[in-house]
Amino acid sequence: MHPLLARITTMGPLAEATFARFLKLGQERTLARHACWSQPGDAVTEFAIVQSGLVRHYYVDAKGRESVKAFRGPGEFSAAYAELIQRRPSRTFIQALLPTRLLAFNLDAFEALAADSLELQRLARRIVEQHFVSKEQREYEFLQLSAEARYQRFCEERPEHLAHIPQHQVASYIGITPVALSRIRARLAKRR
Amino acid sequence: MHPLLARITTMGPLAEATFARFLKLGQERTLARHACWSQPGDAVTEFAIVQSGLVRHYYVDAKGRESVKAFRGPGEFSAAYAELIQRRPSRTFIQALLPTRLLAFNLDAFEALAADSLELQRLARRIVEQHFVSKEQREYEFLQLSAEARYQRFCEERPEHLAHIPQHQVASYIGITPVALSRIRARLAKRR
DNA sequence: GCGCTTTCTTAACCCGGGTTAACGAGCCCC
DNA sequence: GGGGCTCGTTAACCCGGGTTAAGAAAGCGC
Repeated sequence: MHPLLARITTMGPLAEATFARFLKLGQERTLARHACWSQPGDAVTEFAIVQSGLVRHYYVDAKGRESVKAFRGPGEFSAAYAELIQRRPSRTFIQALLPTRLLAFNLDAFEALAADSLELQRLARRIVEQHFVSKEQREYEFLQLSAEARYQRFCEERPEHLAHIPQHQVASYIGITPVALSRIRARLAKRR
Repeated sequence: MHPLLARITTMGPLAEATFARFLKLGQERTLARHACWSQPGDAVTEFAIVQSGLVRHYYVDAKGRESVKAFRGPGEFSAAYAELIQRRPSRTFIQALLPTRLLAFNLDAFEALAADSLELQRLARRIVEQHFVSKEQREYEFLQLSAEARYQRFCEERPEHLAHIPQHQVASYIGITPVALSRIRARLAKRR
C-alpha cells in the first residue's frame, strides 16, 4: 500500500481507486531550508501534504513580531487552511525549517474531483474535523496550562522535531518570549 | 422560508426537501437558566442548534477553576464538538445562561441521513470548517493580542450577549481573572 | 577556515496580571 | 422584604513574564 494512503486512511476509509485519482492531482514542490511556500497577500489556492522535512506556519504582526501557529512534519497537512476555506488572501507564512518536499493539491481541482464523491467529501470532512480538534486542544492549553506546562506538553508532542526547531520559535508557539522560555528551561533543569 | 434554513444556507446551499428531512431529526430541548445540557463524563451523542436563549461551553479543571470556551446564541451550533467528533466522553459543561430552547440532533441519526447525501456531507463539512476558522481566530487573538485588546474585540463581537453574561465569565473566556478584567475596565473608563 | 549572523543565556528592571481580602451592591429565593 | 448569595470593585502584595542589553556559543555562507 502507498505510504500516503496508509496515513490518510488513519482518518477515514478511502478506496485505492479513489486514492489513485486523488494522488494524480498532487504536484511535487521542493523547498530549500528557510524558503517560504506561502506569504501574506498571496492568493491561497492549494493545500499540501508534507512528504519529508518540516515546515512552520506563522503570523507576523505590524511591528514585525512573529507568532508561530503550527509545525508540520511528514504525513501532516500544511496550508493556510483558514484562508483557503474562506477564499481570502493568505495572512500566514509557511516556511521550511528543513529541506522539504510537499505534495500540493489545487483546491478547485480537488473540489471538482470530490463534487460527486461521497467518499472524498467524507474524507475532507474528517480532515477538517481533525484540524478542529487540534485547535481546540490548543485553546485548552492556553486557557488552562501555565507557560511551563505548555512547554512540557510541546516537548512530549513533537520530540522528533525538537532538534530542528530553534528555541525562540517554540517560545512563540507556546505564546511567550524566547527569554522567558530560556528561564523556564533553566528552572526545569535545576529542578532536574 | 424556515428561519433555520435561512441561517443554515449562509454556510452553504441546501435544498428545501433535504432540509425538511434533516429538520425531522431535531428534538426540542428546553433548559432553565443555569441548567446544564452536557457535563463531563456524559456520553456525547448529540449536537444542537440554539433556537433561543444563550449557552456557554466551559471546562472545569481539577482545582475547580472554570475556563469558558465559547458562548452560543440563537442560530449557532452548540455541542461538545471535539468530543462528539472523537466519540469520547464529554470534558465540557454546556450551561444555559438564559432560559434556552435547543434543537438537538442525534449524531448517528444524522450520519445515517447523510450517508448517501452529498449535499449533507458538504454541509457538515462547511459547518466544521466554520468552527475551525473561529478557533483559529481565537488562537490568533491569544498569540497576538493583549488581554485588553481581547476584551475590546469580545465586546464588539458579542454586543447582544454582553448584558446576559456575568463579567467573570467574560474574563475566563479571554483568559484572565475577574479581578484583572475589572482593572482593565477601570483603565479603559478613565481613558474615556 | 574566517567572519558574520543567528541563537541562547543571564542579569536587571519593570509591568501586567494573579492572589487574597474586604466591602458594597444587586439579585434571588424563601 | 429580609438574609444570603453572587457579583463587581478596589487595594496591597507577589510573581511570572516582557524588555533591553550584553556576552558566549554555535551555525553558516562564502
